[in-house]
Amino acid sequence: MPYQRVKGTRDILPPESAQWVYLEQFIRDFFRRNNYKEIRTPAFEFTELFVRGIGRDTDIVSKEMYTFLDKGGHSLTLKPELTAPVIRAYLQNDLAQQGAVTKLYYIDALFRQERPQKGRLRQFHQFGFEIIGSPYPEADAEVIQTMAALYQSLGIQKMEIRLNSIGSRESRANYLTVLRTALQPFTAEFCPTCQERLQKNILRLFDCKVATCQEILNQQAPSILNYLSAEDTHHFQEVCHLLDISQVVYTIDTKLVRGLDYYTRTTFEITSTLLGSQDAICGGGRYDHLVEDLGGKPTPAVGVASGIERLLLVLNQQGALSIPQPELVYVVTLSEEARAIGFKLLTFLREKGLNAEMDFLRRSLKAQLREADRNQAHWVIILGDDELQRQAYLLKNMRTGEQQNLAFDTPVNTLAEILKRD
RNA sequence: GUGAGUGUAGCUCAGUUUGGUAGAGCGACAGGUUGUGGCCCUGUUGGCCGCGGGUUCAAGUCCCGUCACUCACCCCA
Repeated sequence: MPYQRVKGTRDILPPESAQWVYLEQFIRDFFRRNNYKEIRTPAFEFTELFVRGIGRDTDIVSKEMYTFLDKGGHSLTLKPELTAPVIRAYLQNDLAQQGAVTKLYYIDALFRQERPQKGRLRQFHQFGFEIIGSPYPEADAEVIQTMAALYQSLGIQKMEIRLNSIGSRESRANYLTVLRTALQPFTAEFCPTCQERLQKNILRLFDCKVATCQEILNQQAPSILNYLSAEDTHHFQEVCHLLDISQVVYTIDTKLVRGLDYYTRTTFEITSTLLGSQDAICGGGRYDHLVEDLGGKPTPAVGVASGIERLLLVLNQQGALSIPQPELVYVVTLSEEARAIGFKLLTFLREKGLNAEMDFLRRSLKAQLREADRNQAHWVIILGDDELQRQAYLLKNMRTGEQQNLAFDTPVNTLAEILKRD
């Protein structure tokens, strides 16, 4: 094997590639109907954008980025996340001028140097969308409701929406102090990783899967919802209310804390039991300071990103992806003269919008019919010596086995009509 | 970065315990039918047994190393 794929990358081959095309088209149609516009940003950005945007101490920035120096000595990074580049583009192109609220969606490839596992790759793909400019709960609720609606219309069956508020930066700082104090006495009882998290990033404790750690948290950790400011609480209640009246089913999970520094107030994710250990198909939330952190005017925003590989895993688990193929007409030719006539016929049929194919290996009739069958051809047009004699195509319906003759001088329109009938 | 599991035909996998001529199913190709697909029957094709070293008369099998893949941890979509 002379060359191999880089670890954590994948070739997307037929027939799987058809699923990708289907899903991408589905997403674009969906957003067109929901008045979001597509944005495409470059594959790489200046490293500093991610350091500022995502946070120096996050795992993404501290150990997962593909960073390199270009020939000018600039540090560049393959994008590991899409919100920061979108906000960069929003600021650089002054999209705020075009309206009070900006609604954008994207479908893109991302890169993170992690150990691959089920539902996690080094090059992976997300689609997502952002509402930039609104501080109000309607925006939060729309993001959640819209993503849920998209999944639903895609046919995702079992999903769980988990919702939380991590408050404003002030509320959160306050809560962290309380949390640290509350858990201090139990330091020794936590698992080794949690003891580390206790020091470095105490919110991450909530992610721990060890039963004893969860036990302590359940009994000792105060809920963040009790430490939100009045405004935070009101905002969260409004979001919940809007979801309730639009009949979006969710559960409040006070342990849901997201890993990127920029989140404020609303955080949520949607999980599926059909995935492995990495069970989130999307995650998002509000980020009211990112725009100003990246040098813009204070601008509230909220958004979400969904993993395309994970979505496809779920859809395939459900067996929900049946992608209709256009009917195929297979032209069988059995001599040099027939091949020329058949080739010309192909181009006519294609001009009439038919999916037409012929054999390029000059094989036997039997082999060509087998190939037509493998391709699930509806019709076969046979062109051999007999047909040249008679000056007529032999049309065979592969579903019924019925055959009929059709004179060469039959108008192509008439021929196309017959082939388009069931 | 850590741990566990797995690498044998295009694909799915036996064979490894106890060293002795590399197998099956599916697929592909062909014949049965000199112009008729699918079903059936027959045949053919197809392997540096991941790679390197060691032990041995002899290694797919035992030992050491290495690489890759998978799942999990960390964290995230």
